[in-house]
This record gives sequence, structure tokens and C-alpha cells, in this order.
Amino acid sequence: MSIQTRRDRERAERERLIVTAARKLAEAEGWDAVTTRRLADEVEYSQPVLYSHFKGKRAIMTAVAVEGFADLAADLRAARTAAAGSDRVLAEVGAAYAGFAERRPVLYDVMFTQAVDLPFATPEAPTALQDGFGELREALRPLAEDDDLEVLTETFWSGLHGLVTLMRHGRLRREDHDRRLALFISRMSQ
Amino acid sequence: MSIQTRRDRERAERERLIVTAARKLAEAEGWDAVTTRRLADEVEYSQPVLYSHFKGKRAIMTAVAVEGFADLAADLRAARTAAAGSDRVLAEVGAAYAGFAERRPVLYDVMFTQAVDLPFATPEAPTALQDGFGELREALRPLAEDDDLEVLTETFWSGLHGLVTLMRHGRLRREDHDRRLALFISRMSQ
DNA sequence: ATCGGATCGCTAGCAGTGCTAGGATCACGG
DNA sequence: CCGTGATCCTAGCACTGCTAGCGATCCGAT
Repeated sequence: MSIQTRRDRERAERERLIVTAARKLAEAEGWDAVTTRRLADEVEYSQPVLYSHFKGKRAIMTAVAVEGFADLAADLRAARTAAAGSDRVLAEVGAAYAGFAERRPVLYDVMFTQAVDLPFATPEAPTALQDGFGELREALRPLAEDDDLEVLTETFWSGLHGLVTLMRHGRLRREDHDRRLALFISRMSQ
Repeated sequence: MSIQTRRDRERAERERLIVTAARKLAEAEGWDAVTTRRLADEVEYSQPVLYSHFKGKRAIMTAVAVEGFADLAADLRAARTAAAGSDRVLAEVGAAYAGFAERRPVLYDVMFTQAVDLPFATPEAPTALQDGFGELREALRPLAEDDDLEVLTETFWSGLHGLVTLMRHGRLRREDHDRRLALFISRMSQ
């Protein structure tokens, strides 16, 4: 193996180090604590190295968001494949989605409100995003009827997103979360 | 009238001036353009005056958000009272909500993602918020059945919020917006 | 009419932000 | 062993929200 490949490997490792450090720091102290100085300090390099890997701070956050989408997709897949009766699939997947947002609020935040420049609903969207959307689509396929499956999936996703977002921001009474979720799922199932 | 009252009146006018200037500036150039310096320049006062009226920049944004909630409530009320058949009410109100978010994205932004410290779902929430929520509740009352009306309203609201938020952030195909809205309303109507 | 006092709004500055230009340092190839 | 090129750091820029402290202004009492 050439020297160049070793360098490339080290570069790739350092890039991952930056992303995971940003994620850990954010999950520990919130995104406000993730400044370029603090992050550089955390990875034990100087600030400018960050910019040799990423175009800017937002690009780092976007990288964290992509990781988040991969995690979310994995959670949804697990819930879908583990669901007992086929009529329970939607409820399980919905609960998994809401659970993800609740367990990892900081991650959900960067995925949906901070890293807004991520390409979506287009072929060049990261596969992690398409996977997650695909899980929702499969969970909904039995319910599609004559509705367009794609439209139904987007609508279902929107409902879940609204529920978790408004609750996270303190706009809904927390104690009724499960009832709202159950009501939404039941009505969406016709 | 005493001098004090005149001063109080002038203070109140200037406070309104600040809020409307912030709103106009944001709607014209986005919230990134609303810096304290720029805003002070716009109202033709120095920076510190802003802080004699508001605790900080976020408080100014919150004031703009409250104005936004009043506007939204007015839109919803107009849609609800103008709806022809009683089975059209929900569709009209939903369309009004989505239309508001589409027509005033910057305002909707500050209401739901920037000014997160606004009290909600509690008695001390500004009346504008309670009015808006009340409009949704009245639109849904005929559909409540044995579901708790409050829970149903929160769920409906969440769905609308998710639809407009994800679309605004480019996560949903714009051309299917009306179909998603129609699907959501029809399923929520049982 | 004039003066004392309190209010008011300004200038100047602080600490911290994202980002970058420039040079020093180090490892490599000849 | 030396020149060369990549690598990474120090220092600094322009900007942010916010505040201390002073100067002017206007009011009320003498």
C-alpha cells in the first residue's frame, strides 16, 4: 500500500472523528455548545483542520444529520420486521418513529430543523434518507387502497413529524402523547 | 393627561415600531438579516434602546411571533365562519392553515421554530394562541365522537404542522401538496 | 428664570462567533 | 543531504448579541 493510501485513510478517520465528536458534544450539551473552537478542541486539532474536511460548520452538522437518518432508518426497519400481526405494523413503526425523536431530541433537531440544506425527495438524496422513507412506505403499503402510496407515505410521515415536533417544543400536553399517536394511527388506517 | 402618560404612550409606540420593523425586515430579507444593529438602524435609534424595551433579541422575535399567531387565528376564524356546508369546514380551515404557512413562511418560522420559549398549552399562553387553537377545536367539534376533542384537535394541528413544515424545508414534493392535504383531511374525518 | 435631579439615549467596548490568510514545520523524493 | 510540497497552527478579520458608563435633555421646584 502506498503512502498516499495511508494518508487518505488517516484523513477519513479524522473526518469521522470530527463528526462523532460533534454528535457527542451536541447530545451532551446541545448544539449551542458546538462551536468550531470547542469542536476543534475536542478532536485535539486546530480550527482550520475542520475546514479542510468540511465547507463549514453547517456541513459538519449535515454529516451528523445523515448519521441520524441512518439510525432512524434502522429503528424503523427493526420495528417493522418485528411487528407481530400485520395490522400492528403501522402502530409499531409509528411508535418507533416517535420513540426515536423522544430519545434523541438533539439528533432529530439537526435532521429536521438545522440541516435544512440536505437534498430530499430527489434521487441524489443520501441513501439513509431513502431507506427511512422506504420503511414507512412498506408499513403503509397494505393500507394504500386507491390512494397513491407515495402521497400516503408523505402524509403519514408529516403527521408523525408534526406530533413529535410540537411536543418537543412544548406546544402539546405531554401526558396525552400516546393518545394522540393512537388516534392518528387509527384514523390513518381508515 | 400627565406627562407620564405621554411618555408611556410614546414608549408603547416605539415598542410597536420595533416589533413591526423586525417583522418587516424579516419578511423582506429573512431572519438572518435581523441583527440588533440593523434593527436599531431601521428604527433610527441606537442598539441599547432595544434592550430597554426587550430583554434580548429573542424577546423581540417572540413579540413578532405573537403577532403572527393573532394573524393566523384571524385567518382560521374567517375560513371557519365562511365555510359553506358544515362538512366543508374542516377542509377550509385546513386549507387556511396551510395557506398561511405558505404565504408567510418567515412568520410561520418564528412562530414554530425560532420562538420556542413561548408558553403553550397552559393558561398563561397569549390569547392569540388560545384563539387559534380554539378555531381548530370548533372546526373539529362535530367530528369528535367519543374521542377527546382536545386530543383530536392537537392531533389535527400536528398533522397540518407536519405537512407545512416538511414541505417548506423541501422534504416533500411540492406538486403533491394538495393531494396530501386532501388525504389527511379525509382520513381525519373518518 | 434658574437650578437640581432624574431620565433618557448615545458612544464605545466586551466576549464570543464562523471563517481564513499566512507562515512555520514536518515528511517525503531525488 | 537537501529542496519541495503537503500539513497544520497562530493570528486575525468581520461580525454577532449585549452592556457599562457618560452627556445631554427635559421636568419640577424654588
